[in-house]
Amino acid sequence: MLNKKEIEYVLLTIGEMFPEAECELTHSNPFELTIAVVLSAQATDALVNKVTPNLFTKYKSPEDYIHVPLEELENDIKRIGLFRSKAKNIKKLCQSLVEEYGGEIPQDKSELVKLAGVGRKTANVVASVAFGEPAIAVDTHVERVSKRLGICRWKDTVLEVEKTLMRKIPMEEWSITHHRLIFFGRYHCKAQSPQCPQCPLLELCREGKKRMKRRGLL
DNA sequence: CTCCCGATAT
DNA sequence: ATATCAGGAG
Repeated sequence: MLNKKEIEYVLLTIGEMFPEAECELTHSNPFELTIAVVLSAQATDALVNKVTPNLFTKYKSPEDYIHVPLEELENDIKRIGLFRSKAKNIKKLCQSLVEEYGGEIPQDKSELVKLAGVGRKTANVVASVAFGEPAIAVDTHVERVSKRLGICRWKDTVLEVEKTLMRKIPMEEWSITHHRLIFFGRYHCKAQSPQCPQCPLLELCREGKKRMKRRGLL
């Protein structure tokens, strides 16, 4: 496990690598962002961004999703994976928005997670990106990077990872750091081919060194 | 825990 | 061919 100074060094370094890290899901309001994040489960942002322009042109409001047959919505998002459950969730989500939230996305995380298809991670993204609340959404990248670097333990659940990050990172930096961790994971510390040989954090990364030795590079 | 699932990288 | 992708519901 990294100590306090090492964690500070990690935050500084990824800050230099990805100073402008931000949400890469294209959206122009909280409602579109919520739909995009629901769609992004087990799919790349790039793919979601290919589908949403047409989707957001056709569906402007929760009512638009409610008034279309399920099969038609499924077809509109088919290119993204898990399309049947996502289509069903989006229709339920929009139903709740109209019936219980006046057609608007709620700002409170405890309300967000009540929406169909919205779990803790999605709620954190919406609260943080759409409403500027401090939050750390632990997705596949944040989890992998945190475990590889030794910010948390390998056996930690995603909830434990989130708590650890909130404890070790100043609250004012939660949102930007969260996005930098994602960029670091997405473009550098990648799942399949991590760029260990050219990583500025290799010296303090146990997993990185282990990988390098395994390949005879260290 | 399993299931959902097409697109893309390796 | 297989692993992975801004996970969540049952």
